Amino acid sequence: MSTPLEKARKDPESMKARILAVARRIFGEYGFHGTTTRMIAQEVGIDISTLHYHWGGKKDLYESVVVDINKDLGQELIEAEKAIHGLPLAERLAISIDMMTDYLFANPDISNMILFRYFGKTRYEGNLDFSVPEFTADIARSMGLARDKKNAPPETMMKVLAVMNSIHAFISGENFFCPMVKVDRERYIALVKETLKFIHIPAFTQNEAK
Amino acid sequence: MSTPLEKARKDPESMKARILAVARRIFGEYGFHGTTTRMIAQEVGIDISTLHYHWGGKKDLYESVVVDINKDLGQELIEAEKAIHGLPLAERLAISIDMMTDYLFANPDISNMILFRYFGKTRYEGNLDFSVPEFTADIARSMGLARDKKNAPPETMMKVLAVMNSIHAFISGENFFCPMVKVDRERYIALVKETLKFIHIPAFTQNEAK
DNA sequence: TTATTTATCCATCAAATGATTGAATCACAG
DNA sequence: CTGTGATTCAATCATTTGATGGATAAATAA
Repeated sequence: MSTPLEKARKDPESMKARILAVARRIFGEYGFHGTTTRMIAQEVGIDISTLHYHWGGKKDLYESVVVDINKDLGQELIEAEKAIHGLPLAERLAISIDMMTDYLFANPDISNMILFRYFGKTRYEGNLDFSVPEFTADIARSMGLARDKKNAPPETMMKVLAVMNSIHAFISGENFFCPMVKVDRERYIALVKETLKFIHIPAFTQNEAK
Repeated sequence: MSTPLEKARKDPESMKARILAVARRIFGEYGFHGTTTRMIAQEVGIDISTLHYHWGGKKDLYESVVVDINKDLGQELIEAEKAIHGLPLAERLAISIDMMTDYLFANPDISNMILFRYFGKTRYEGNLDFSVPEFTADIARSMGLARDKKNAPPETMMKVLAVMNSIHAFISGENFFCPMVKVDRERYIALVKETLKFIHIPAFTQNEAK
């Protein structure tokens, strides 16, 4: 038994997968209400009825995108956790920031979609959600800020959120910030990493010293 | 000569002003495409044609909201600058964070609208913009990070952006983060201030020491 | 009062948009 | 080849949504 989403993830050439990939990008750029099924279909190069044939309705497609992104992000967080295992906090932070920044710049849909969910409301009765709370607790534990994922105090959760948010903001805001600071994309990415480390590492390491 | 917006700002009881206030909130919550003129009209308790009578079209109203918010935010930044004038950097940061957090929690439309503009695209050819670049350069100078507003290097701009973004994110994400960390609104606001200071003050003060 | 401007609402339009139907096409097992 | 199911598309529908016109009422001027 495999859901439509699982099929699409296995065969990236399939029509299902092509639609899903475009939907991720467009939903991320324009949000749920700013995206029309026609925009997605046109980008894929198919008729809207074909889109409906594969994914049902707009909401179904949107929810599949959410699940898809949850899986990708969860997997990348596991990768990051492996890479930093056993290292001191400052290095854990630096490596995590580098990894997550590179990954999210390569997959900006993820940051886009998550920020839309944080900050905007949708006009339909959807109860599907991103796994951000679980991820956040996981990161807190992985960073050594909480004993276990059940037990992260609000202060710790907030600190982790601050780090994650600042990454997403720079990724998703590239189109706005890049011309604003007058640098090209490559330089911007380097600046993001540099700035994130400048901001976050002192906070956590200074407190560790105490 | 006074524009419709100026009239509305002078008399908050006027129909123009009531519509504008509701539009700020709803555009901030649902974004441009997620908001319908009917939603706004219904919230105000009037017919859509009355809304069009006062503000023209949806885009006109939206752009008036942007200008309105720019004015409010610009004025508050001037207030903040007065309050921190002459103090050492750590205090300037702490006071600014407290002031801006209180102000934006009282006016979440501002953070909402700005974040929508950062992270999302709109499907219409609008060239109106928020004054974020100017504000950012102003803050850089006011914080003593740049000699003058013309001369803020990219690194400095990025740092200021990081601070502003983290404030907006916690304001605008209240509905998401508050239940996530399982605290009530009052405690959440306190946590936001605490977290922002924890994150940002060490970064800037440590570097100052060098 | 009367006339004129301002403001509001009801009814309606035209375009956009999510969705469906049914015919045509394709893939491929038998 | 033939038939069967899967896939795609053109045409169309129903609803939503931005917008307008005209009637009505309220405020204001004369």
